Amino acid sequence: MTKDNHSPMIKPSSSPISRLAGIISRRTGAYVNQAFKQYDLGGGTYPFLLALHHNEGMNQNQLSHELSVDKAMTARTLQKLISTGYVYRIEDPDDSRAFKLYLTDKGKSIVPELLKILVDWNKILTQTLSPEETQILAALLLRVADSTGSC
Amino acid sequence: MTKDNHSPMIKPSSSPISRLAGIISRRTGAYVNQAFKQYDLGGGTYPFLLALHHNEGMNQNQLSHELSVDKAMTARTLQKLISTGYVYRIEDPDDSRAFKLYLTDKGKSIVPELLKILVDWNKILTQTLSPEETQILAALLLRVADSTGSC
DNA sequence: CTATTATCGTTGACTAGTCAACCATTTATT
DNA sequence: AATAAATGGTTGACTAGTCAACGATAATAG
Repeated sequence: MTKDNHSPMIKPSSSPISRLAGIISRRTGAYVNQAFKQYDLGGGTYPFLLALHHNEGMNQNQLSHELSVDKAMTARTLQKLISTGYVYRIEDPDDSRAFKLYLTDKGKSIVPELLKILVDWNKILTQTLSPEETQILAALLLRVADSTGSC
Repeated sequence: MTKDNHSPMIKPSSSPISRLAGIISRRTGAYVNQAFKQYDLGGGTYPFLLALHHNEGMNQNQLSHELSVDKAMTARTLQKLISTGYVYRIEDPDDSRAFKLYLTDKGKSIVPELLKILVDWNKILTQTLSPEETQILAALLLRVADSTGSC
């Protein structure tokens, strides 16, 4: 054991919902990032790839909403995805400001692998939860996330 | 309405636990960051201040564990907190590598205000949840966060 | 008692994400 | 038709966070 990490048991005392959400989010990032090293892209790109997968032709603003991410992030992530050949875009014939976004064949080909990584991670996340608990958690989280939308 | 934002309603289709956690975490950051502008520090510093508040004298590694944050982050956040006068540190007499960390009077004085900000935010987060649901959510999240600790 | 290994903290280089300002184009107002 | 306002996308500057490498000191093993 050459690592510096102790077991990162989380103290219940310091556990408001937002802090736990942060911890889960960061650990997800670490895991996904690790798993994505084999493709030449960071873990932050997968939501974009998946969103495009079942909604091809959307533009960057729609994508930003779908993912609840700033459009600046979308612009930069897309630059990377385009330059690495996973996505291409064409000018929207109905609006010359906008672009329609599509997965390339390369992009399509990795979708199943991305999904597998996410399913694996989800199993880790929910390993101590029953299916019903998992469902309850997801539903409650969704309500919480939605209730921050108005401001 | 000069703003670019549509109401960011979250699609249930795209809502695994980790993604919702990310959304909540980011919106928390935005809110807290906003609320903290009046003090000369970013929203990312409050967990450190609160952890020190009810556990003075801890060192940076302990703090990192407590908060589930990389020690590099801790080092840099502490630099800022020390240079802005919210925290000070003294060499640990039992271990000359380590420092014991303490809130200054300035640091102590803002703790109640920080807590108020967090309570307010928590109200927003849980506004659509009953107290029981809130408790269930926190408990489930804690279990999920813990189950990512082993790897 | 010396050599190895672990620990505390710092730094550099990187990813993810935000906000604000901007340009160009589109839509709405009058 | 002309002006005003909204929208799509880009960029710059910033915060939060990670990982890897390092120098010191401390603890452990031979």
